[in-house]
Amino acid sequence: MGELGLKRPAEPDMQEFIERIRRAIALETGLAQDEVKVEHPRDSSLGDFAFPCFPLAKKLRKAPPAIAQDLVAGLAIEEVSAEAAGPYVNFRIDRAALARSVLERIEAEGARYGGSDEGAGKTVVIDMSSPNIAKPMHVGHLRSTIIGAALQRLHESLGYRTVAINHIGDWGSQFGKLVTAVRRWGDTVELESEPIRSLLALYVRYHEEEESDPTLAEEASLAFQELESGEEGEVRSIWRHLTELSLEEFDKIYGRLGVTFDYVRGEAFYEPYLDQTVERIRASGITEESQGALIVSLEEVGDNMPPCLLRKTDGTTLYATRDLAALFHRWDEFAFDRALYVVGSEQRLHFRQLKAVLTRMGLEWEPRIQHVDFGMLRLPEGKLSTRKGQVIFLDELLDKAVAEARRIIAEKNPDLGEADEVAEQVGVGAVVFHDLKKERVKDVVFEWKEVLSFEGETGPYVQYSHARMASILRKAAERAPDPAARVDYALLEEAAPLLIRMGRFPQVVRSAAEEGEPSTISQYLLELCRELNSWYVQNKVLGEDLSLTASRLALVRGAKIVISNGLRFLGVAAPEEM
RNA sequence: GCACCCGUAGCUCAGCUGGAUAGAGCGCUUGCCUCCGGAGCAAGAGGUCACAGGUUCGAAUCCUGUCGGGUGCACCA
Repeated sequence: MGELGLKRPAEPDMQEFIERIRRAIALETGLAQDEVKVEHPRDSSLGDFAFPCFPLAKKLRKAPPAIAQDLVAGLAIEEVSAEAAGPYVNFRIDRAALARSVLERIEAEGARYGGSDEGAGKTVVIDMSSPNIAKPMHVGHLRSTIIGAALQRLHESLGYRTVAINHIGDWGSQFGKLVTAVRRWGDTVELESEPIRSLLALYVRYHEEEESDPTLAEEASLAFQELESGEEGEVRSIWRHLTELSLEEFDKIYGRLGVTFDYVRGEAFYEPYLDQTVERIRASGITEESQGALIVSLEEVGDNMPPCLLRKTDGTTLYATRDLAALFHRWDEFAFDRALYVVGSEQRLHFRQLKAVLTRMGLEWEPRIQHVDFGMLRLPEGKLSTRKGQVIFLDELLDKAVAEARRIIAEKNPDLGEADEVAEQVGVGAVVFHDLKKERVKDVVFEWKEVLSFEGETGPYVQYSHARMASILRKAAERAPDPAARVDYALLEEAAPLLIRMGRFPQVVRSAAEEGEPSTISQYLLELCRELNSWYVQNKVLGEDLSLTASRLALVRGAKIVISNGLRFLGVAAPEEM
């Protein structure tokens, strides 16, 4: 501890209060300390933490309410009071001690609050975003990108070394088609100024004309063969150019979303490793020939799991082969402690198969691989389909959200400086928060009305709560400083539920990273802001009583830090004004 | 056909991994700006937690089955 600059204040943090309670209960009941489950009461007015006595009833042959009574009589915990309430023992941290421990820790850690050093020395590799070259990024690509980026930031804050890899789709027979289309009609479109839209138009045209012109398919097939041969000819140079054009376009969106990668490695990158990958698996003795193809049978690993194909009848490799090559390459290079694949849940079977292959190979690091899957996004009229024109392009979505934010600023806060910059933060924030709000696995139907809503459980609501706190702090700074103003933590009694929630933040961060579930953070922020806003309307911060003002300002500063840290994890900006 | 995921208020979702009276937002009804930002706050109406069994002192949560929706299943990625 402390080696990474994360100094803990001398005060106990909230976890320490919980440990004190559990230790005392363990001592009194004879339970092992990790058997003692402390939870939050239904109603925060009952207490801060609760211990249900039911499990002890059988062992002690006593009714739970009686156990609770006896337990309370025997407990003496520093700065924590206990009270029996029916079958529960409710615990209340001393108000001043609670406020001091939570606020001083937040103050001390600042932007690092929520993090820890538990991941120090460990590496997590995150496979994320992975758009296809020559196709526009649409709303469907958003989820992998921002879930991955959130997990990247969460793990970083926990001290992990993170390696974010954008596994772009830059290989496959469709590139033969694309090169052919560019050669034939490339000069008819605005390839340089509107590269991706143009490529999409070429792709569509190719498919239309292929039906009446069989020479196209032939040319495309030859082009892909040339590409695969590694020959540095015209085909490869066109392919390379297309890749560069696409990446430039993608970078614009990544920039707006605040997403960065450590490596951009397409499938092409792993091409040279395919043969050795197949050899590596074959050497472990689990491959077999079946119907002319090279496969790994997986029936015994999972119920009825279909086999994994490594080589087709014609000797060429498949998607699974390339993914295995990428996996081995990453293992060899990073020796990761975790490898997260942020990929849609339609690929569940694929990843179960990859893991099953590793299991059959007897590789003990198989459990480190986790498919962070997410539900499918569809439009009200059905599935996304680029070819059918049923798509919403990501840049258009962001533009529309920003325009809406700009409109609302003009309406509600016309004097705001930097309005365009703030509109970008609020608009993009609304889109990102909306997508990270729900549990990953749930499918989402894209509704403009909901994405462009800035009220209720939305990103702008959280940003607004933050901006209000910032506003109070600005006003406070304008006042003449008074040396007599002393923080008195005992004056924050009514804010106890809020403080408990703020103190829980580090656990929320850890759980979000562990589960690969950014929505944990979003939900936490919504609850925190609801509680904070409720407190805010009832308790005036800047008042006559100097000590009260100073104490409440400390709370406001702490709340602002927590919100801002939480939003940062999600990739949502926290403007000071909006 | 087989496998995996999902089913909670009219709609969109939480529910801290088995605990106290199942909570929010949107929409609807009603209040609150001489007061730190009304993108807000407070209140009301709205529930057979898909259904049926089971385990348990206790089930929205775990198990089995049924129904409904989604996704995937040998030479695409």
